Amino acid sequence: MPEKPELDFPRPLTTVDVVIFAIRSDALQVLLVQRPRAEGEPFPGSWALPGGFVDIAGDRDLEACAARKLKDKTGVVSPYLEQLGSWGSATRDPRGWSATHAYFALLPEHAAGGALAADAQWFAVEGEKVRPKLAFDHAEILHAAVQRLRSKVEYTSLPAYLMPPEFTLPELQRTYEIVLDRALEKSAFRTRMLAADLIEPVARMRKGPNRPAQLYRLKRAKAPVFFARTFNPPG
Amino acid sequence: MPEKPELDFPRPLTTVDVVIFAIRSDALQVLLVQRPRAEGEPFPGSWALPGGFVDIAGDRDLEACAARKLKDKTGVVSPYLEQLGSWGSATRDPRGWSATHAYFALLPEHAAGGALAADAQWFAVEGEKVRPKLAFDHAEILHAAVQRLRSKVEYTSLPAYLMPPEFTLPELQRTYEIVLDRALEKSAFRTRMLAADLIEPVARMRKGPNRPAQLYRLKRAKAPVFFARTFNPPG
DNA sequence: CATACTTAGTTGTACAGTCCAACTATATTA
DNA sequence: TAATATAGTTGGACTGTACAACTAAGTATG
Repeated sequence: MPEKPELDFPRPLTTVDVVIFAIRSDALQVLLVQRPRAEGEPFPGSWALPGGFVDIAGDRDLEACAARKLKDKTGVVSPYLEQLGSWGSATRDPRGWSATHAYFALLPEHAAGGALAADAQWFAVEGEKVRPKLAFDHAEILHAAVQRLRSKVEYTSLPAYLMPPEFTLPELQRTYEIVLDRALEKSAFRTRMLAADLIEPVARMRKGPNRPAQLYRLKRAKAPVFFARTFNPPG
Repeated sequence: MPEKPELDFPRPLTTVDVVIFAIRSDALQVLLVQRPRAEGEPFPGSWALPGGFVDIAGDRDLEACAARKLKDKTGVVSPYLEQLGSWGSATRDPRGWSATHAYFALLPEHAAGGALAADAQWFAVEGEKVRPKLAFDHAEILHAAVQRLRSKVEYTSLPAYLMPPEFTLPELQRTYEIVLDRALEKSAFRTRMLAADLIEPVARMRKGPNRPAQLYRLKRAKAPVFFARTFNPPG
């Protein structure tokens, strides 16, 4: 019973990892970084989630640490960032008992192409996995992140944070469909999206191979909107 | 950029805290412990969430650590236990940069009366707070736990884990109402509960000041069931 | 012992939102 | 000018909730 803590109580290694999602090339993608090959590094050369040790001198708190790591790898300053959970055990890092605080971030496509770090690269999410074998327990964390994303997409407006500043309703629906990997009903989608009061029409229209499409933008900044019902699969 | 970690990288203090809920005396209550008054202890005598340092020698992982702390304070071995999130910053603990992994647990009333630790005591949750001023940032963690509980109750079967092994539908509804702090519609509640396929009738009936009430029990072990819709407030 | 009361559980109607398919409208392309 | 593709609308079928009225059965009261 460590109810009499000492400051010398052995401390786990503490890291923060960020699962960064974006829609690129009509697919859900996640940003991975390649582990350094320096001596003493675990999983040299493996792909891993962006992250690393908490800097107790520089990081004010966990979220600031996650935002810093995100900015280091992508240049993006303030996307949607949500805490995912934490993973800690004696065995997940060969260097000893370690705990990571995992976050997940959503980037709009236009922001995802920017100032990528040299060791970073986008990978398509296939099912709930990614092609390369990931370092540490990062496959498990990614799995949880995809599940959380998919589950929240069912009843919130989260995918709106994957969109550019202005977008059409069909574009938004396509984003939902990519994340859910499932077709959605056009008119029900429209009704619910407008009822959710999250997006508002802007004056301009987008011209395409069809009639002019109304452009929308996000109304609020950060709060995902909850729907009354989940999306039921058509058919 | 701590991409070249050293094992000597300064580590935050790492703790696990557990928000333990139960329905007692027809109210939502939470278990708190009184901080020791020993020298060097922060917040001496204050009430706090049960928790403490991770024992990297004894704890296999974070959840095992949370379960251990829960058992220490309540004697209960395997109730519903879910990760809530983590809180870490330079300022939340006067001893230095610290991060806590917070869990929340649901105890059935009959288990909540058991082998309480000497320093532990139940407090009613009023609104999203508790009467005494809590140590550290535990008021914020409690707030998050109550919100998570209330929000999940809207669309899952979580409150079933606050029930004794066998219970009637009206008793289950009362538990929902206590957690939500709102009256629910009898027939809609019944329909949804039965449709959720989470509980099953047992042969026996409970006699009361009314007609015999059908007893039910949980069907599955740990998975909360999601409802298609939230409970809409009557009126 | 009869009656009133209380609560468990059912029934039926109104209503809201989704599913689905068919329809209209308009820009692009041939 | 006509065919085509996509944006967006409309209306009927269906599902599940809200709400209130109802039935049933045990308890309390005189």
